[in-house]
Amino acid sequence: MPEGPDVIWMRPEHATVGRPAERSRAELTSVAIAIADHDGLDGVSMRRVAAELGTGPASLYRYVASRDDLLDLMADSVAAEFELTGRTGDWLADLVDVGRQARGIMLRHAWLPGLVISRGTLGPRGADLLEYVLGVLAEQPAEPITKVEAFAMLMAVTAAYVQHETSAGLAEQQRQAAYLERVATDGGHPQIAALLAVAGPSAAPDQDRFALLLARVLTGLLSHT
Amino acid sequence: MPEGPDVIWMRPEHATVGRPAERSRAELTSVAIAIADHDGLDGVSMRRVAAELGTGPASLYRYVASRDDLLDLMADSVAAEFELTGRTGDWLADLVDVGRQARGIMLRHAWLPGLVISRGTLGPRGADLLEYVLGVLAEQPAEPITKVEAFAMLMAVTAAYVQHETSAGLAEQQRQAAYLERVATDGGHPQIAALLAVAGPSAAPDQDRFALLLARVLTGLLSHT
DNA sequence: GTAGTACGCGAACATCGTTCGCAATCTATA
DNA sequence: TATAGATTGCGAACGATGTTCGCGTACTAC
Repeated sequence: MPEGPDVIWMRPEHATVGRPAERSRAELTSVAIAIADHDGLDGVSMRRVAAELGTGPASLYRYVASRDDLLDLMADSVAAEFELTGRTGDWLADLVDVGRQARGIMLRHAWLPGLVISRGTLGPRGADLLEYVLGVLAEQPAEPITKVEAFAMLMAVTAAYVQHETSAGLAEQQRQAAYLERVATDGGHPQIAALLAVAGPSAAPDQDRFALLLARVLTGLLSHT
Repeated sequence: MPEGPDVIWMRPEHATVGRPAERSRAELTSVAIAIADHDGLDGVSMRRVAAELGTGPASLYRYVASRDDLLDLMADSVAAEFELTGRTGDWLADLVDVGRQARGIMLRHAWLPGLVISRGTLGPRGADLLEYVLGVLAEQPAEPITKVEAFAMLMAVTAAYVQHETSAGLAEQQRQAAYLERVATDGGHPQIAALLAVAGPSAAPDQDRFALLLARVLTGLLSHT
């Protein structure tokens, strides 16, 4: 039984004996990513992936122990889009750049934030990223645990920001706004009312805005106090 | 058709005419919360809630348009556990206290972080909370949008922290650790290797640790720069 | 009384993740 | 070259899910 208590990256992809596999984890992953890019994570069903691959649903379980495994593969796969080069020597600038890249990747794959937050699994690519961030922070006089927390927060904050960003114009957010406006007119929430009166349509969240936010969070986390 | 494009709190709970309802949204909500507290969010199926209520699954749709609506009700319901009193005049202290309470609520209801992050919907209780936070920040010389971002980050960071906290001892996290250790021994990740060599078992995340983290994040976000 | 309306809910539909069993196809060994 | 062993491919099925339909029931308003 290939059922080990391990994470998927600890299991060998193919056995050396027996009938050779006709497909690969990478194939499943890229198909799943393509589907998710078009139709969201909910579109990624085992049946759909299998159909797109031209096989039956049961075949996928030769490559993956569960759907969650496939999701882990997806998340780690797009982490390859990071370009971990060009350290400037300024740790803050380098970390903000990592966040900028992460935001870019998440905007390109709108399903990523949900995965990053719900399951924090690190694959090979994720490990490379963590290694890079720790390298950037090597000279920084902070406790190791703090640095790991900074990494986690970098990802979590970015994911939360992008998720808020991508659902901005959607119907979901507009219902929210509609309800908040009704709350504002109810009289019991003067601060919210004042907020809506001033803001009008919410300001477009752009690149600089995010970079500033991230820089502030990271400074708060890692500056020697 | 009660199918409106509105969020659930904009739809009247019961009509004034016709056969009166035998149950209430609050009843569904409290049953769903009890289930989620015991068996997690996945345990909250329409069938299970209905069974616990002594009815058929179809009956629930007289009170709720979808399962997601029920989840929204749950999230807003536990937001009533906040005690929004005792403003000290120190905005940072007050906000950290809000975070502390949020963490307490999320520890009590381990399913909350997932909801807070994935769907950021604000109900009546959520609006009260936002109103309170905006009130705390009234004197603070920051742009309104920044204050809303601070509120969102306060919630997101707390949720991410608690989620990382509650899955600490679980099998899931241990698989992670096992894989990271293998990565460390592979030789290509010296920083990670150094980290694991020093840290040993991860330090227990306690109250003070979280408060410090939150204070740093909030200071970074809201301090006049 | 009568009309109108909303509720209760059994039954069913579509879809989902996953498992089982066996035929097919490969490597390793003799 | 035959045989043994191991793994893959996958049709069929299981159990569970969210949701819809239709109809009988129970109420309010007139």
